[in-house]
Amino acid sequence: MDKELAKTYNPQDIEDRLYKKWEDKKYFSAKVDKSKKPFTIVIPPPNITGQLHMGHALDNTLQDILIRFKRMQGYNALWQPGTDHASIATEVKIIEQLKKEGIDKDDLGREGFLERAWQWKEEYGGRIISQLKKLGSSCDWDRERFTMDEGCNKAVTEVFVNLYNKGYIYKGSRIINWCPVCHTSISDAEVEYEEQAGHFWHIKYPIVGEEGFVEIATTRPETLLGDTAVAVNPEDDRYKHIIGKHVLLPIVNREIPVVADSYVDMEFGTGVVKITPAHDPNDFEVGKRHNLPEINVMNDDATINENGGKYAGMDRYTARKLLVKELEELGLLVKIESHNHNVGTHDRCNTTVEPMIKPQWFVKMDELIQPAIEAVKSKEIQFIPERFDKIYFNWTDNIRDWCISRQLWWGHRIPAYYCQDCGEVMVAKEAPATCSKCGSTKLVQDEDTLDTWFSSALWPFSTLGWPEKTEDLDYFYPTDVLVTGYDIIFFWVIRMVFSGYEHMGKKPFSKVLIHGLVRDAQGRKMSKSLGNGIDPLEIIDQYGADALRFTLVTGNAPGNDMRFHWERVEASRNFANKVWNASRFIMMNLEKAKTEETIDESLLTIADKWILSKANKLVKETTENMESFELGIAVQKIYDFIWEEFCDWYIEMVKPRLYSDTDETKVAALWTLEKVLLISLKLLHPYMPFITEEIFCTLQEMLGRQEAESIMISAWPEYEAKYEYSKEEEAVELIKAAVKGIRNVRSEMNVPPSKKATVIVVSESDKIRDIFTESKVFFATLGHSDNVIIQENKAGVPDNAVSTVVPGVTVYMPFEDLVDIEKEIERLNKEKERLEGELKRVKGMLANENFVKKAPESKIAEEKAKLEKYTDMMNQVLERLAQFSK
RNA sequence: AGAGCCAUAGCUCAGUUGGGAUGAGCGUUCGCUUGACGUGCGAAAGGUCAUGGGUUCGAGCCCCAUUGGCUCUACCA
Repeated sequence: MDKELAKTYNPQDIEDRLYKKWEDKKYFSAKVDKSKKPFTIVIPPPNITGQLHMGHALDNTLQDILIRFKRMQGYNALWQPGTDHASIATEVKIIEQLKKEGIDKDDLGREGFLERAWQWKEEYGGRIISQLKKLGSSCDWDRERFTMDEGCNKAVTEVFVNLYNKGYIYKGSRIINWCPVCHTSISDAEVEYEEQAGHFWHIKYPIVGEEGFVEIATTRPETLLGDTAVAVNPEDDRYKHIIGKHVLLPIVNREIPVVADSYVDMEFGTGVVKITPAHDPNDFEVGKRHNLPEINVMNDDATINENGGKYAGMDRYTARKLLVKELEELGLLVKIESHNHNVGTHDRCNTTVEPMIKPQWFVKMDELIQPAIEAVKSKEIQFIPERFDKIYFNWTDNIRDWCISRQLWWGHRIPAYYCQDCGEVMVAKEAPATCSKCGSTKLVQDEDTLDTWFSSALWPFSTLGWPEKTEDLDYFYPTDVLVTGYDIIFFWVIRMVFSGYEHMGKKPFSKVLIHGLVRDAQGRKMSKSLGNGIDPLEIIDQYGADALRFTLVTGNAPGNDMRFHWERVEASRNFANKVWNASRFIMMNLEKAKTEETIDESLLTIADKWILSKANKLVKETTENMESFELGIAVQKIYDFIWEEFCDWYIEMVKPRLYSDTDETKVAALWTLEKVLLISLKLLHPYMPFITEEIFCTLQEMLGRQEAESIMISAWPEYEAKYEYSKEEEAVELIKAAVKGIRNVRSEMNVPPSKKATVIVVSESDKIRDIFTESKVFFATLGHSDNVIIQENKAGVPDNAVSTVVPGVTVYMPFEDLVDIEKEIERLNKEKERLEGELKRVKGMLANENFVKKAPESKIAEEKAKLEKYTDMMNQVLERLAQFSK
């Protein structure tokens, strides 16, 4: 490594090199060590089909910050990585790929297809991992897992068998969302509703044995073929008389009953609903309540089946068209209205889903969910921010049984075996050789695979070795924090929670840190179809991973969405550059002068004590912020401290001492610079790991010291009571106020910094004069003065000198002809007005009896101090004005 | 339909337990070859904290209502 930092900060030069070092040195590795406390995060496993997007970047940046922070604090920090097989997403991709080669999935057969899928996994599964590495993620890669690796498979089978034996998993015919293109059932969560312009067809159903009709309205006329009833609301006076009678289903000519069900909305449509239990979820429920037959009229590809009579074989939409035409010819079509309605589509392929009755496997949720509800209620598991527990409960309170079977090949095959001879169903970890009932050897395994979330639900413990009783599991479980987006609470978080309680008897994690979405500059979701996505890798290429991470975590509160602006990345890069150059400056000076590791603290000046005190306070506050997951607040404080306090004030204060050959406190300045820089770098490291590491190592090399091989395994700074210098802090703040006043006056009077001038500090207070005397060395430079005179009274101050007022002090600048007295009077009047406002507020408060009676002591004291301060300043201003009016 | 969130400077957003909004970044205006940095330094302008009530000595923050915007869940045949 170079002993010197490059002149300009260039992230490309350092990031890959440092990451390689960290990996080679195994800094990310976490091994069971009972002498240390564990801190564990499991990564939300990205899909093997995935490409790093801004959501991943945010999610993983947050995790890495927490892990690096805890690691430095001395925890045994494990970030458990891995990837998800993402059953349907991957299968869809592979089918697409096959299609390009002109191959049909079914031609390959199950074995052949799976072979292709594994090839895909080998080829692309690692891509997202290398992208996570570019971000700086400090995962323990030696522990990388995959939801379909041997251990996870074992866990899945174990769980399935356990739940089945306990009666929580059952097979049943239910109405499910069917994708006619993917040929699989999909869960409710995978259905997206989009509003589409459609029609309302009003159709007459003749009443059997009477004159007349009932009029129904439907958006899907083709489902008429499967109608087994019509329903009315029992309270509806219009239709009470026909309840229990029958109507004749047109075209099909089937007599179907009129049933009464409160599900029917009297206000909507005609108040009469056709009931098609096999093709509508609500109708299915109505059908169950009234014992109606379920007539499936569709094939798996959404063509009409043999139950559709002459419509058999037609596509559902063709059938719709022809059926409407036939109704019209029969004179049974009353009218067609335009009607916008929500149509469910499959989120992977955008096909309109078809509700169908299919035998599927389900997890019974009502009992399993109870501990998961209790855990959040009792705060054993906490959401950050807290408000997300409402969203969680909104879901748990309305939970329905979980359909876990998928008619796919890529995934965990359901461990159920059917006897071809007697029909016995056997669920077992190992394929049975013979039927447990009839002894037949003709057994076949269920063709279906499990919902991809079935395996991710086990992720917090399957990755640590479960179902084996491993040391890792014992030590690292339950994990500490789960970091994820709010969009995934119901898919994943809930399922991990109940699974943790059910299989481990313990919660999977204690805290759930929720973040929002990264949107584009206009606030839209980033999506492929809009083409408004920003590639995190492009940002890393241009500005560095540190800048990206910093951007993602700055100015954002947990759970809130954020907009992406390139300007913000630039601002982050500028900050990195600032840190780089400040470090360069410090190192330049340290190199010239020999410094020691310890210092005679009597050499510390007021300025040194001020910055040490500030840094000390920063350590305390940011550590607390980070412990309560207020990362945005912490990073803002670190930024402000480094840029403003440290660079703009302290470094400038110290320059005269650094450039002096005689100042005996020079060594204290150097010592302080080094110490505060180290604290700053360490606090910043979780947010900007690369640049801080580069500087840390270069600095150590240069000084010939080694606190640690890497900043990432160095000790997190700790608050030290001895560096609490409140007197010096206050004193320097007074000097700063005076300097600001001087700069303000000079700026308003158009006196350029190059024009050095005498400054006369007048204060009656010995204490204050001492402070200025002590600070003279930097006060002069910062105030662009070549001559600072400190005195008790105004003796010798020219009448036309301009001034600035701070508590206890008036600072005069005799600029002679450079100033315009009118302007000075105007300035003083402005200041007077401001002080009048302040005084009015403070006096009003203190004059309020109730305030004095009820407010806390400290608040009253605070206000009294302000009153004193403003009164003093006001007197000084008035005195000056009086002088000019003479 | 149910639930949740948001409304603070021109723009994008912070604001932890209620205690003058010296808020941040960007943008704007003025000045600066100050020996780390112009990806910089200094100064300044810019806010009735959506509206109306309430609680409180005191409200951007707590409570209620209203308006506007967004999201999730459910889904109407």
